[in-house]
Amino acid sequence: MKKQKTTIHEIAKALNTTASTVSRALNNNPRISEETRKKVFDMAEKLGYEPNTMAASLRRGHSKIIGIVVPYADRIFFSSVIRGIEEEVKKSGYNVIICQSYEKIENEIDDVNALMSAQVAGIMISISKETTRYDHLKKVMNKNKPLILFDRTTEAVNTSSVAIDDYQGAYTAVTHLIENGYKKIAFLSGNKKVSVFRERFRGYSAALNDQNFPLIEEYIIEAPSEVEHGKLIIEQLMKLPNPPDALFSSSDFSALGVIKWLTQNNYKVPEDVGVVGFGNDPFTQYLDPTMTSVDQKSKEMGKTVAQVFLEQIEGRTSIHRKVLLSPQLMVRESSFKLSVKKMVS
Amino acid sequence: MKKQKTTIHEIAKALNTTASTVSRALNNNPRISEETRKKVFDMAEKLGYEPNTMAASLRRGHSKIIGIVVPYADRIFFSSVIRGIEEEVKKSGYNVIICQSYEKIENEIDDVNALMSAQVAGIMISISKETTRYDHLKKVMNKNKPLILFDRTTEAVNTSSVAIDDYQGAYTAVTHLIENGYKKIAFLSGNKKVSVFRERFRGYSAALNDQNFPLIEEYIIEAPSEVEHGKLIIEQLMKLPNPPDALFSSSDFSALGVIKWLTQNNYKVPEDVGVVGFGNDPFTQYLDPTMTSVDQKSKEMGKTVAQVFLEQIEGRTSIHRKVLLSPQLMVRESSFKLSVKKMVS
DNA sequence: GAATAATGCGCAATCGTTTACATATTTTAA
DNA sequence: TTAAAATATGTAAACGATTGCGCATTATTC
Repeated sequence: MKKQKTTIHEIAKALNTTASTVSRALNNNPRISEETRKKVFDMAEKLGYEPNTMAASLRRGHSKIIGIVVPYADRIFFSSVIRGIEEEVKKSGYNVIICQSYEKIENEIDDVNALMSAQVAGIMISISKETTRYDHLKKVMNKNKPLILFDRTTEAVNTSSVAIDDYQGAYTAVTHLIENGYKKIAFLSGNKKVSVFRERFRGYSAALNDQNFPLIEEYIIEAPSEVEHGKLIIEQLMKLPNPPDALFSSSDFSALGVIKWLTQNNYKVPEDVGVVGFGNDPFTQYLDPTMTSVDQKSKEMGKTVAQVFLEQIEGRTSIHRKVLLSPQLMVRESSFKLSVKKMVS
Repeated sequence: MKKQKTTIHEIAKALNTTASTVSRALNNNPRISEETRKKVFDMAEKLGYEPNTMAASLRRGHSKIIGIVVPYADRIFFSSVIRGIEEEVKKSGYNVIICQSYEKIENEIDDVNALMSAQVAGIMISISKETTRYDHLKKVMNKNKPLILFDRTTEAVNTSSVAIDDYQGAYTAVTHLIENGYKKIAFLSGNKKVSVFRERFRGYSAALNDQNFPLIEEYIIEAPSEVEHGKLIIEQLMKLPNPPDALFSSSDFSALGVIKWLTQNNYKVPEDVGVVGFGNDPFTQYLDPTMTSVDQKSKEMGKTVAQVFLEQIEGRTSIHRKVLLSPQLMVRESSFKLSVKKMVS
């Protein structure tokens, strides 16, 4: 069992030719005869040759590795996007390297720098909540590497992006509530510094407006996307002199808190209060009542991000694309005021 | 705005010295004077120098990138382990590249090869269900790269591994059911070709045995870890002349199916049938009743995998470690026969 | 004050590929 | 038949860092 790693030079020597020929043969360069190509492949096989992609990348100036930066890799939405990306780019021989910003801009900057140092072919990023400076992203573009923003995008840097139409998602959700007979719809928003939450708020407002419903100040609350906060908020809302009869949350987790609090306090969901979440986290379909939620098309988003990247890198085009995916309202039990009581799931 | 990328040579030229000095200064080599070091750093900063880690890696023979192979990156358990790994190795300047096998051995082999070609510093893998040949893994070891198996391990390749004590997890779960007064405990197993499921079965058997409970053949069923299969299985079990009064599932998803079917068919959980799952998926705590489940310590596992790797790579030791983490039974409502009815979550 | 050690830095080879350019051979065209 | 074109391969210089070795210069020791 040899420890000696075999390079194209060994192959060349064994075949009494040169490294350049071997390299060309291996890369299916048309200027190599079918005969030598075969010989090279056979010998490579025989010697257990394994290419050193780093050497190749160094020479070429770019690797076949893509950098992905997300706030947290274990959040189902992000891990699902990552899966989508990996699945798609793998077909073209790319690998993905994952970095987590933990919602901190310093980490994000470090990550981007590390990725650039690693000579990645491009970077796909969902920016942190803290990100308000963009030099690190602009630097990527200045080096002519594809930079693709997804989900958490920004107008501050002029590049390709893929996101769902958060506005439309919210609009549809709220309209759905109205169509189901709810009249007083509260809105639980995430941090409005983040683009997606701003958009969801716009959608909420527009839907109410289009149906001639008033926008009630007290019904609009901003809070972290967590179960506990959902509970606190709904408690607060139900104490109002004129409490809402439905709530649209821009997060599944706070919506879950809302439902929990309501059922624990003898309100019926969806009869007394209708609830719609956002994210379509898997748990929504396991609840009782099952929760209506806006699906974010995470895997499709990953796939699209990958495609935009490939288009850019292979077509060597520098036109930027702004893709907006259509979210899908997953209607379940929590929003059926007029419900034909619980169909079997 | 220069397009020209700056290398250590430019820095050297600007400082009227050589690349070797710059390199050493940048790497904090002790044989460089404090004075030059400072000058180099300043100039590097001024010229906007960014190291090319690939060139360094090529020269050194290994990169600061770690390869991770998992069946699916968007399964909460795996994404959580990945997060743990990334979080830990980042401190030592490593990055992680993620590959998915989709439970196919061909993909796994391709992934491992790609990672080796990319000159990763080591590989961490949770093998696919199909994996019964191990040449690709042995090759990694033959090249003296750290190979660490996690969760889905195998005895067939002699290397470090990190897993939870599935045996103990199951043992604890079943004992817990017995202590809570359940007498007839069924077991829903995942694919027994996979090591973790075999271990969980061993734990189940041992617990019964130690409490002098008989092992009833009909109570032991193997099925895919999916909600639907849980439903099918429990239906089948409850039709038995002597149906079980509790079920321990080696998967949260099938356990969920079990609970769903039971409540839909007017059985009470936990009064009529107690249920314990495995995995402690986040959804378990959102259910009604909340589900008792064995926590797999995913993030801790990631952290440990990372530590074993670092120890191996930095200590340059080749002694292998087999770490078994202790799982933790998360006791919730679904297993309290004698339940002090539903405490507030 | 001579011998030895420590310090600071330069030279040049090297990691394993790719690729512009040159060369040799064969094919095609006129 | 011969110049031009096409094909197949070789030569050697990159890519951007690291590092063993060697040579000054300065510091230490006795």
